[in-house]
Amino acid sequence: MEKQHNLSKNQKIIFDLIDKSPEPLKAYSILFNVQKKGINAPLQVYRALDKLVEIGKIHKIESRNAFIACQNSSCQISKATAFSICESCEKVSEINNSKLSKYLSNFEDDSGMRYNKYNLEFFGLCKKCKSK
Amino acid sequence: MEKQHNLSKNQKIIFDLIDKSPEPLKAYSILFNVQKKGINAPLQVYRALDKLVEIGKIHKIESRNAFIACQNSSCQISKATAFSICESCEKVSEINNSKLSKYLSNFEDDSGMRYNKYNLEFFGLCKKCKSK
DNA sequence: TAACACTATGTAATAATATAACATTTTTAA
DNA sequence: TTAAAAATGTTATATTATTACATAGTGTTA
Repeated sequence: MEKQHNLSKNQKIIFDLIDKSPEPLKAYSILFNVQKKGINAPLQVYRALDKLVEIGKIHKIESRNAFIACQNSSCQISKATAFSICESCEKVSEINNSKLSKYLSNFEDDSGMRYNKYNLEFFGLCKKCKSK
Repeated sequence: MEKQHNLSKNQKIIFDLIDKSPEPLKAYSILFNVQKKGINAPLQVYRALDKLVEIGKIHKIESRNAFIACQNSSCQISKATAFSICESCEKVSEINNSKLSKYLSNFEDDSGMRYNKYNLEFFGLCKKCKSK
């Protein structure tokens, strides 16, 4: 059973915005969009983002400094994330492939070291952009 | 045969600094360190970094906004990078594992999409930190 | 070698991303 | 019911990165 996280007011506002966005959102774009809801300062946004990342409700796309909602119902894999990024239209999707996640979670480097967390970003052209 | 890249003056200065550093360097720390060599502005650093990344002499560690020299003599894999990052001491190593790179380069997602580039960052504790 | 394209440089200003520090309030759990 | 933990509010500032514009060097090729 997964731990239930009751989001606080700011966390809820910010999660809802990210969750309904079709594309990753940047912190200051989030800030701009929630100012009418009384969130006025960058730090309020970053604190909510930090928490949401920590509990796995959202992920940060490191190469884009942007945030997307977790696409996996269970949200169990915040320590094992993989994304597909279109270099043309910037569409980002979370990859949910059990073979891949198994392979990476069990990966052992040449020195025998194991890892408790990874983030993988794939780049290419999405179908739409490829056919143009 | 690999294309020969003759580094320009600024590129050489900045590459040499990164190459002899035991840890990833951040852009403004690089700037600070090369000011005695006549590089005075952030943009001069970022331009050199961009070029060095483009030709594969260095890589950006996205989760750290920092840069390390490519550890692979051939520098062929700037489009297929994997790193090990210690969450305690922040030591970063490039992972050069042909099985892993083959697996990821050939990875096909559930929709059949292939990728021409990826970046993977593993997190954990390095040997030294684990034994503490 | 003149003309051209291309790459790199220099400089100032500013945009975009993120955190520090401090005071207060709300929520949770013992 | 109170003490600890989490969240909020606010100001200021630190850090990371780019825009815009002017100039200089390098390599090709006509």
